[in-house]
Amino acid sequence: MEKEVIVRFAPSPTGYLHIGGARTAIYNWLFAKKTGGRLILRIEDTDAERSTEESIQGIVDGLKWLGVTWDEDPYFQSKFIQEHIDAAQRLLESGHAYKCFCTKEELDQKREQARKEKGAIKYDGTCRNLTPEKIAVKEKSNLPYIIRLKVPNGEGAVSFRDEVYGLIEKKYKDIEDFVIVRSNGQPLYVLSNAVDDIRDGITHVIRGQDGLANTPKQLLIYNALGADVPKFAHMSLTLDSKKAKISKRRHGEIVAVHFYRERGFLPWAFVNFLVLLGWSTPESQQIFSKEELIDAFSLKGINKANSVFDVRKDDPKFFTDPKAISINAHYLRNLPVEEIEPYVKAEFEKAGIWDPEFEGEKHNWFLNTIDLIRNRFNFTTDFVTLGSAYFSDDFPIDPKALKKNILKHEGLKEWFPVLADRLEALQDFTMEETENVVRDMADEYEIKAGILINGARAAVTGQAVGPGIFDVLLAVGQDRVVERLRKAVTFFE
RNA sequence: GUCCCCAUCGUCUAGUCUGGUCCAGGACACAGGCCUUUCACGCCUGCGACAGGGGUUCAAAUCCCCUUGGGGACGCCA
Repeated sequence: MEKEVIVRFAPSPTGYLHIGGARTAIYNWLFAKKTGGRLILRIEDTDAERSTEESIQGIVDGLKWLGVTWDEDPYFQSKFIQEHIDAAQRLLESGHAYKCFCTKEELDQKREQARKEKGAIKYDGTCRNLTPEKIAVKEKSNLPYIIRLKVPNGEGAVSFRDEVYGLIEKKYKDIEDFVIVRSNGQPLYVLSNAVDDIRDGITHVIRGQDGLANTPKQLLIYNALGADVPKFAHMSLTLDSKKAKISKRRHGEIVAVHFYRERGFLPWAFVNFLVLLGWSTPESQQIFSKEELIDAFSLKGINKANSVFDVRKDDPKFFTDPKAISINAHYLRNLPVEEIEPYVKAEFEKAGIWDPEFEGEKHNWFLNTIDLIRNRFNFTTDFVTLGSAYFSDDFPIDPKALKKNILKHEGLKEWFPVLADRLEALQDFTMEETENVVRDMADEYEIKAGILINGARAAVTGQAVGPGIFDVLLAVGQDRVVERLRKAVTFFE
């Protein structure tokens, strides 16, 4: 029987969840779902200096919002430090590692030297060759030391078959005796991470390609510890439009998951967008339901080349990657209304214009209205900005609409009240009846129906664009329409 | 500087392993058109790429080599 798949997402809590991390989490999650395996969330918080509680919460919130679920309570790497230290001790005893008494200053100097001479930057092995006597002397005088892994000498190489990149080979001579324990006794990431993966029984390490260079070192640790090695799948990185790796420091919130949440993205739409950044199916399918995506997912579909997150700073039309917006718009417009309702509600609550009747008495009307106006929207936030006139009497009038559809036609000063009277007089406020009123009036006054229609749209919704006017009138309702038309003459004052 | 990785439309990509069906397909963006009371949606059309050079082969986006370009790693960070 095949071993159960166990994967992990192991972020270091030094900031918010950004799209690179989210993408890694999503691929791991998808792989776990696809294989019926488990996903572990492991917070790598051993850098006490930079790890914060706030950041942990931010990452958890971000993952939850995206819908990425994990299978056990989050693990905290800091709880297992003793295990890492013990592992280092074993490595020391088995001769796979050694104490190095070189000081930081000496090492910095050697590194600088190597850089100057344009040679390889690599530890020279000074302490590897210390005689037992010399070691004893140094130990006796309580000199601080770090622990380095002893990389095999000779012509060999570490090699492994990456699930994405294929055969990767690194010669021993190109790997330095890397540090696994600091002089203060604390283990380093390269060790902790491997020890944790061994303990947690991780079967597949799915991580960014920036971890590729670490893999041979970790393989050496696995071997020295006598552990089975997991499979590795390195994912291509996400770069910015200048082809630099995206990072919190350089890009700010445009790469933060929470930013997209605040800007009115539907979580699944964002997942759909992110998953397409560096992964595809043979058919190049673009839109996936959750079930479809899990079904279609495969490590083989991960692209080897890095991809560009196409944010164009200062683009007046797109505040982020146009494709992300288009996918979001697609979901916003095509999902069953009931599915977007909760997100719309959240926006209303945030804006302080939520009315409990929207899910009581007015529920049907509420859903129909969302359905009516969403076709022109890209974000859930649009419902409270562009769509406020449908749900509240306090709505702004777009200056362009005012100018083009109202003020341009002096006659409306006279026509609006007439139209208001006639609409008010209607027994049946229906599409048919309202249309008759408008068209008859246009004939009577010998004006184009469009003038009345576009003027009414601007007066009733504050906007120059929107659904067909008779739908709008019905959605807004007879009383409000009449009131707004009458009030519109004040625009001419 | 050393090592590792990568290279198809502006962007995301299919096709590369298993050469011919590819004068390279899809999506987004862009341009034009249809529809129309507005704006969208939708539909149609267009623009647009195999980084360059050598091989191998009857045949190369696909295989090999070189060049160029890009990315990543080289911490007592994770």
